[in-house]
Amino acid sequence: MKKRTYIEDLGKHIGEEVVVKGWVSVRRDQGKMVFFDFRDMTGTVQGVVLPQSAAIETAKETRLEYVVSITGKVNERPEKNKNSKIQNGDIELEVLEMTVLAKAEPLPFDMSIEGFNLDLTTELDHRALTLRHPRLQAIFKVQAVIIDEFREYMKSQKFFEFQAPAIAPATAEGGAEVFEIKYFDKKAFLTQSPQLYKQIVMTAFERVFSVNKVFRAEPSATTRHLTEIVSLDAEMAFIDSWHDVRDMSEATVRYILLQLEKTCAKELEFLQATLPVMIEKTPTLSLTEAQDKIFEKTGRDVRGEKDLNPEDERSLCEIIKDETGSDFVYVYGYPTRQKPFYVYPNPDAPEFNEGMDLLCRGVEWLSGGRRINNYEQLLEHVATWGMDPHKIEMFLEAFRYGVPPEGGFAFGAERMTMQILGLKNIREATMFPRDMHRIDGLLTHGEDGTPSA
RNA sequence: GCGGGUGUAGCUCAAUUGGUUAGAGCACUCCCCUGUCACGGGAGAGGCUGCGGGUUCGAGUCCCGUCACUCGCGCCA
Repeated sequence: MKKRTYIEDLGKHIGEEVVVKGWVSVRRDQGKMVFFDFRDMTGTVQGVVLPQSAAIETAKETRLEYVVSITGKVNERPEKNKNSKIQNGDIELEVLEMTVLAKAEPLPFDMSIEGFNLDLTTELDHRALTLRHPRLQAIFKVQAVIIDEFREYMKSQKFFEFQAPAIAPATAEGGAEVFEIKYFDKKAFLTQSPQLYKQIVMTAFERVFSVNKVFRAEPSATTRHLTEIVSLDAEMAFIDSWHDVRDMSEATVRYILLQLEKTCAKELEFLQATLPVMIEKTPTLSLTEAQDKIFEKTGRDVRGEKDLNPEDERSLCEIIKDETGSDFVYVYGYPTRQKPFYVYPNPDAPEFNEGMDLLCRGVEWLSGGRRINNYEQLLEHVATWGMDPHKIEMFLEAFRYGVPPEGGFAFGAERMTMQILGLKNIREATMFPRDMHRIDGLLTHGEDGTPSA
C-alpha cells in the first residue's frame, strides 16, 4: 500500500503518482469529465477525472462530503488554467483510481466557501458539520494558538501550571451567579473562577497559571456572555505594586499577538482580521480619569459612576485609539466595594482599589490587580463583605502563614478570540457554546413552542 | 428581568396600498456539456407563510394572544 501524501505537500511531487485521502468539498461535473476539490487536514486541491480514467464511473456517483481515497498523478496545470488565488492553483491531481471510503447524505446547507452564509442559530444547530468549513477551522485554529501561546509565555516566565477544580463547596466570592449541582445527597457548585485556588497555589509555587473551564449562571443573553468559558488565569507573588501585574499581563498579550502574526497569517487573512495594535506602552487610566475623558470628548457625564458601562467602554476605546493609536487601554482604581473582597485597596485612598481591567476594541479582555496578602486585612474584608469565613477556610489558612505581596489576572479565551477576529458574537468564537438557551441544541424544542425536556 | 427587531421551501432571502395558483438563488432528482474552479444550460420535485384566535368578500401582509430566535439594556471579575 502506497503511503498517503498530504494535500499541502502535493507541489513537491509534480509528475509523481501519489495517494491522497480526504473529503469532496466541491464537485463540478462537466459531462464527460469531472472536477473535484478534495480536502484534507492540510488544505485543498483540484482533482480532475478524465473520461478515459478507470475512476470515471465512481466519480459520477461521488457527492459532496464523500470520503475518498485517490491514486493520482500530480500535474502542473497548463499556463492558462493556473489560478493564483487558491491553494495548489498551479497544480492538479489527475485521478487514476478512486475508492469511496464513506458516503454522505445531501448537505442541509451550502458549504461552499462563498455560499456559506448561515444564521448563527443554524450554524450552531449543525456544529458537527459547520466545523468542517474553512472559516470555522480558521477561527478555532487561532483560538488554539491563543491558548497555546498563553501557556508558552507563562512557562517562559517561570509560572507553574496547575489544574483548578471545577467543583466547589460554596459560592466563594459572591458576584456572579453560580450553578448548583447535586452532589450525592448534598449540594455543591460549579466554580465560577479558579481565583481562590490559584491564590492558594501561588502561596506555594510563587508564580502559577491555569487554563480551565469556569461556569457562570448569569441570566445574560448578550453577544459576549456564555455560561461555560475558558479562563486563562495567572497569579504572581513578590510584586512591588499592581504595576507589576499590569506589566506581566501586557507582556503576555504582546507575546500572543506576536505569535499569532507569525503562525496564523493565512487564517487572519482568510478571516479578514486585523490584529489589534499594542503600542510600546499601553495607555493606563484610573476610572476617574477615564470618566473625565469620556465626559470631555463625548459630553456624556458618567463621572462618579461606579463602573464603565458597555457604551462607556466603547467610547473610551475609540478615544484612546484616536489619541494614541492603541487598541488597548488599562483602567484601574475601581470603587473598593465594587470589586471582590480580595482586591487590594489603595493605601492612600482606600475607597478605591488596585484592581484593573484591560479593554480592547470596546470589550473587557482581562481583569486583575493586586490582592490583599495581609491576613488581618483579609479577615476585615471578609467581614465587611458579609462572607462566611468558614466557607473559605482553606483559602484563609494559606494566608495565615505568610504570603508575599501578590497579584494576578485572568483572560476570557473566547472574548479574546472574538475581539481579535472581529467576530460579532462570542458564540462564533466557541466550538460548543453553552448559554441560557443552548447546550448543543436549543433547550426548547416543542412542536408548538412548548418546552420539552 | 425590561425594550426593539424578526419568524415564508433543507439553507439564504423576495412577495406593491390586504387581491388570482406565495417566488428566486443554492442544495436535491433527471437530461445536455472535455478545462471547470461558487462551472454552465434545460426540466422537475419541494410550502398548513412558527402556533392559536380575530377583522374582512378576501390575510404571508392588519389586530390580539402565544412560542421561538435575535439585538440592545440590566446583571456580570
